[in-house]
Amino acid sequence: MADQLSRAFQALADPTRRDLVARLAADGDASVGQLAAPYDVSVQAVSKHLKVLEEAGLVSRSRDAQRRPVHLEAEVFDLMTAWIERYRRRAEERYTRLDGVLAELAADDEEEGAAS
Amino acid sequence: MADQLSRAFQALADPTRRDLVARLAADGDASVGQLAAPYDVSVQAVSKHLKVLEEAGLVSRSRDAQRRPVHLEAEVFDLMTAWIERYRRRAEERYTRLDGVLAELAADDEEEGAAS
DNA sequence: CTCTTCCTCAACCAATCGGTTGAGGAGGTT
DNA sequence: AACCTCCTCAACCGATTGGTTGAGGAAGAG
Repeated sequence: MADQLSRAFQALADPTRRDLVARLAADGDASVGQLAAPYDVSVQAVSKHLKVLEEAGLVSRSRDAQRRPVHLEAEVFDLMTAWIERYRRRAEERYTRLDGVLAELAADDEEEGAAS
Repeated sequence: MADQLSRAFQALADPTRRDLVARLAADGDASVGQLAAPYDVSVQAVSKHLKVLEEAGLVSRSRDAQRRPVHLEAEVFDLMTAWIERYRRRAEERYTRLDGVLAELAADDEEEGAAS
């Protein structure tokens, strides 16, 4: 799990972390304490979740006295969308348009040719 | 990790699984053996990866004699894009447009008001 | 200075993950 | 029937994850 895309998908695979992102998008920057309040886990656990989001580049943190305000970063979201869209579109083309069917027929011919 | 979105993000967090998706999009349906060939892990391991993708709804499998052809499904990709786009857009709005700045100023006022 | 608040780090534990090997079922061929 | 191919399941192992508690650093308030 080295690359950025893997870290980003991994980060959003957790419902709590997705909820943190949702609330940051809705309410803007927030401190760790504010973010942890609605959950019934320790503040340390939320701090860990935020670290995962930060290492994935989905979030950044600045400093404001004792606070460490958490800030949503849009860039890596773009990367993820780009990756998904690329293959979703190809999948749709392949299986809903005519040349998808033609490609399948060609594959069948190839198999039968190899078998005989 | 119960819900579909979590499973989907989790599935794509692995580079090998993303590569499987990429190859299915590029070449169309394929058997487990064909998919496993380029990797230096066992066929069983690839079968496990495919099971993860299948349980995430990103892939489906039919039957063709001994083969279990793997087929890419576009639907859940749409779900993921929808989720990401929703919050990416809000993040951009919030931090690049004027009312983002205004909201920040309002938040600052609120803090100072509470402190005094 | 002391005290309090906000947060992170370290150590630990149970559960899950990602791989392995071995066994075996489903299906086709001879 | 016997045999081969393709694939999955089960058991196991080491590494990682997601949570806990306890200790402590950084920054302001009294």
